[in-house]
Amino acid sequence: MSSQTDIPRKSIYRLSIYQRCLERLKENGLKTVSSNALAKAAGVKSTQLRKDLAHFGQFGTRGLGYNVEALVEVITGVLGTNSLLPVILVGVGNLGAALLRYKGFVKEGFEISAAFDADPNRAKLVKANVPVMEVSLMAQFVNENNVKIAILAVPPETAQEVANNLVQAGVQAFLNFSPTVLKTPDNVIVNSVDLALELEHLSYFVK
Amino acid sequence: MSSQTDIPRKSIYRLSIYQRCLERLKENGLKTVSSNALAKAAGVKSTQLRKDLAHFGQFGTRGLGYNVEALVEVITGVLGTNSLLPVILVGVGNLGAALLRYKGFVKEGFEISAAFDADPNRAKLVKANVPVMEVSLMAQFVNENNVKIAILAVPPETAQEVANNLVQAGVQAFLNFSPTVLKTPDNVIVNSVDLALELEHLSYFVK
DNA sequence: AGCATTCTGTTTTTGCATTAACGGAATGGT
DNA sequence: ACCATTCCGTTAATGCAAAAACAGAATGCT
Repeated sequence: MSSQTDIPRKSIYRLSIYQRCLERLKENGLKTVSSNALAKAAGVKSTQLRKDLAHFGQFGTRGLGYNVEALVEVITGVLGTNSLLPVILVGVGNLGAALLRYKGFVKEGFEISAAFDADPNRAKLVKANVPVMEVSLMAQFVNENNVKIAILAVPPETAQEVANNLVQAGVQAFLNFSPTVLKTPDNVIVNSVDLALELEHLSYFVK
Repeated sequence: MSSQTDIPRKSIYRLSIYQRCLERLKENGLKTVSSNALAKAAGVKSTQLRKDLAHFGQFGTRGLGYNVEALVEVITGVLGTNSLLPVILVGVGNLGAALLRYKGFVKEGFEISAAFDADPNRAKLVKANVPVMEVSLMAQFVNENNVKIAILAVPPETAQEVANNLVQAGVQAFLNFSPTVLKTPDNVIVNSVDLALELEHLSYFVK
């Protein structure tokens, strides 16, 4: 019955992409869009788009297409009121510091509510409009602010340990930039982005 | 016949992960490793690991496992001499600038040989041990240095145009950080990393 | 030497996501 | 009013990756 678990993770993923495309269409004044056109913009086949949406109900009208604004709201509803969720960042090295300043998060409705680092000096060094605290204060902050999502940008050696602490404190989802395979309980979701790996991957395909 | 194209892209992906794990085992002085142990470290099933390797030959000895050092060399060979390939970065905004300074690339044997930005002022502003040039010089640089891989960190509005120019100049692979769906010829490979999307994706799963 | 154990490489099976095919609903033109 | 066209939602078929099952090779122990 469309429980959170029996919908393919990839479909959820594409939902975000569709939303992006819809926002852009909306800016351009489009009122309706066909599955074909939207799919093309999102880089997928139209059948896949329709199937993805079918998991949640039926929103289009045959012969016409989808109402752009209505579909945006549907998808927003499905993905959740993400902009209200507090997110923390752990590890303010050169990558972490960059993520703190990254405008892309804010643009998509996210905001990092606090950052942590093991090195107290670094905490002071980084100038950002977000409090950067010592890592020992992390668990308490997670508890008090009901933080469920954490961005991990710590060195690989300490990543697992930090993750363990966060899980224990109540974090349920990670965006992990540390080049490590995180071991977490099944109810915790990990999304890993390994920059060097992505680059290495490419080199196989160039001739 | 193990042509470059008929091996699953995901297998190639995992190869890089295996390599990481092997390097770590090597540092710890391990000489041999079983498919079970290595798979566990990489976060996959042992059958999958063996199947991945099977695409390229047979490297283990039954009853014993794999020779760590030998397997590292095999994988390095398969993935190619990536460290020698020149990589450029286009777009030196706050994310691009961070990638320029990111130690993780160097650590894995990559080195960005040049960076480009449309804004000449920004080119001067960023201090890095890499030349930051005006974007008009890009095509020539790509040609002269036989650049095949480009990291894209430009605003989404200009991403497609920049990509087109790069493809025409001879780039065959992209690591794309712009939140856009890039349209490229089939022989060009695109690896997209959409940071905001990854974060948004997580919010669906937290309750 | 023989047997049990470990562990790889391959085959077979399973499961799932993508693609294709189809039927029906809405629209617009004649 | 009818027909052709557009286009959604669903069901059926395809394709492929992951998992399981199995057979054979190497090792170590008794």
